[in-house]
Amino acid sequence: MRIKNELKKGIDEVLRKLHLEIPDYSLEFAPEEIDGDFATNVALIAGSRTEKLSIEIAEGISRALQEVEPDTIERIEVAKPGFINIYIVRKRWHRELAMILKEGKNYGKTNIGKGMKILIEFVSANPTGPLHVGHGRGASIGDSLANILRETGYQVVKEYYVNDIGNQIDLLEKSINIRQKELRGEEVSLPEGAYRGSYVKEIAEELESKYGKKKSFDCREYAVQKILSLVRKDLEDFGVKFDRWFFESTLYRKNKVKEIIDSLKNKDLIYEKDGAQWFKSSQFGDEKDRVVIRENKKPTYFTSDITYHYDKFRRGSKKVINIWGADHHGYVDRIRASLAALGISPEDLKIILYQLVSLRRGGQQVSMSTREGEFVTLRQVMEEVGKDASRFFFLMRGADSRLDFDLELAKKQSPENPVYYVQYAHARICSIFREKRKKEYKKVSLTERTEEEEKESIEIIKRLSRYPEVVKNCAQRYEPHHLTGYLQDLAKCFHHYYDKYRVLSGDKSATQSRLKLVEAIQLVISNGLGLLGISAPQRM
RNA sequence: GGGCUCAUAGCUCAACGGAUAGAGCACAGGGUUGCGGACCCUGGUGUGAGGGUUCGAUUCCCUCUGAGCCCUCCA
Repeated sequence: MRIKNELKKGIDEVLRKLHLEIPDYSLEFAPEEIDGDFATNVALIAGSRTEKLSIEIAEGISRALQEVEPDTIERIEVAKPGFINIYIVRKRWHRELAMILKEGKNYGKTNIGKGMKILIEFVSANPTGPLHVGHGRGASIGDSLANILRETGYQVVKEYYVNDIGNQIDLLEKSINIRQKELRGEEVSLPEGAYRGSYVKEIAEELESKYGKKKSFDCREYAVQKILSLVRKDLEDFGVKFDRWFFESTLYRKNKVKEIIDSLKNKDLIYEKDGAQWFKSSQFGDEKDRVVIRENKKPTYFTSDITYHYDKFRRGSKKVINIWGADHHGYVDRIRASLAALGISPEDLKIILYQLVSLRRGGQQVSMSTREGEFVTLRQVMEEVGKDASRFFFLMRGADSRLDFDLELAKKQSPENPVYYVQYAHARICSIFREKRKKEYKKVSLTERTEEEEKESIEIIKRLSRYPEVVKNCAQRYEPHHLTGYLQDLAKCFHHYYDKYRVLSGDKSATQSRLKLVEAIQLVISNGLGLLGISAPQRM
C-alpha cells in the first residue's frame, strides 16, 4: 500500500516531466504469471491518445521513473502492448512487513471516508414472524459492510426499520385472535394468507393465560414486542447489533408523514384521481405515478417510506445505504423519485439488492414465505452450521448472484467449509506461538533460509500489503465478498508455506524472520475475519 | 406484454476494460521421523449465441435464447 502510493507519486511526477496528462491510469499488483511486483497501463492509455506508439512511451516513462525512484525500484521492464512492469527492491518489502506488525490491529484502517456520515439500513423484516435464511444474507452483508465502512473512515449508523403498523400487523392480530378462539374450543378456520407459524399459537396461548377474555391489553403491541425480541435475539446470536430501531409508527406520531405530503403538495406534485391522492413520481424517472393516500384516506406503505427516507437524510446522513431483497427492485425507482422531488440527490441513496436465497433440504425446495407455516429460520441454520460458517457462506458470493442453500449439503460440507480453512490457518499460527513459549520445542536443524524461501516470503508479504486496499475496494464498491476471497487466498499461501518450511527451527535468524511473517499473517486474518463478523479462534 | 437481475469448468462461485480467465467441491493419484493431517502436492475441461465499440471485452453497447424476481389504493 505504502509502496504503491510511493510509486504512484513517482509516476505522476514523471508524467509531469514528460508533459503527459493521464488521470485515470491503473497501477496494480502484477498478475501472478508475470513475476514483477507492480504493473501499470499508463503508457497504453497515453498511446491511445497520441500518435506515438505505446511501447515507445512506455520506454520513456520507464527510464524517467527509474531515475525518480532509485531506492525503491530494482528494475523496470516493458511488456507486449505497452505494460510497464516494476520490480521492487527486496529490502523495501521487508520494511513493509515491519510496518504491518507495528500497526497491529489498526492495520487495514484507512481514512477514505473522512468521517462522512453513512446510514445503513438492513434486515428490517416485518415483525410478524421469526427471521428466515434470506434475512441472514441481508444481515451478513449489511453488518460486514458497516464494519468495512467504519474501517475506512466513515461514520456509520446501522438501522433497522420496523413496520409496526399496516395491513400485515392487522393480519397478525387476526391470526392470533383466531388461535385464541381455537384455544377456547371454538371451531375455526384460517383465512387465506393468515400467519400459520407455531409462534402465532404460542403468542395466543400466552395472551390467553395472562389476560384471558379481558380486553384491556393491546394484542398488537404485545405481539410486535414479543416477535421483535425474538428477532433481536436471533440477530444478537448472529453477531449483529443495530444502533437504532426505527419504528414506522413514530413517523405518524410525530406528524412527519403529513409534513411530507404537504411539502409535495406545495410543489404541486400531488393530484387526485379515483378518490385517491397520487404523487407524480413519473416526473422523476418512475414508470408511473403512485398512490400516497388511498381512497379510504389511509396513507400507503410507500408514503411512510418516502417520509422515512427523507428523515434519514434530514438526520444528517450524507449517504444512505439500503440492503433489500431483490424482490423489492421494483421499488427502487419510486423511492429515488421521491427523494429527487424533495430535493435530495438520488445518487446519495445506494440500494444493494441481494438475490433471494433459495432453500433446499435434501433436494426438496423449501418454501420461503413467512405466510406459509413451513419455513426455515435463520436460527435453525445457525444451529445446524454455526454462526461463523453461515456468515462466511453468505458473504462468499456477490449480492447479485442467487444463492442456493442446501441445508443437507451445508451440514455435510461443514468440515470442508472455507471458513474452517481460514480459521484453521489462524489457529495453526497461534499454536506455533504456544509451542514457542514452551521453550523446549524440538529444534530442527536443516533449516536455513534459502533463496527459494526468501522469494516465497516476499510473495506473501506482497499479499499482506494488499490487505488495506482490499478493504478499501470492498468499501468503495459496497461489496464485502472480495474480503472472503482474499482471506481464502491468504490462508492458502500460509498452509503452503507452513507445510514447506518449519517455523521453529535451530537457526535463530531464520526462526526470527519466519515468526515475523506468520505473525503478520495471523494479524491480517484476524483483522479480516473481524470485519466479516467471524471469529478467529486460537484453538479449534 | 413491460421492467430489474443473472448466464463463466461436471457442481457452487471469483475475476477496478488488461497480459496465459482463477478458487473450492467432486473425481484420480501421491505426500509428514517436524510448530495441529480441519493440511500440502500433481492431474483438465471454459466466458449461452451473434454483432458492435478499442491497442485489448467475462466486463461497456445492441439483438437473440434461457432462468429468477417484480409489475396492488400489500408490506
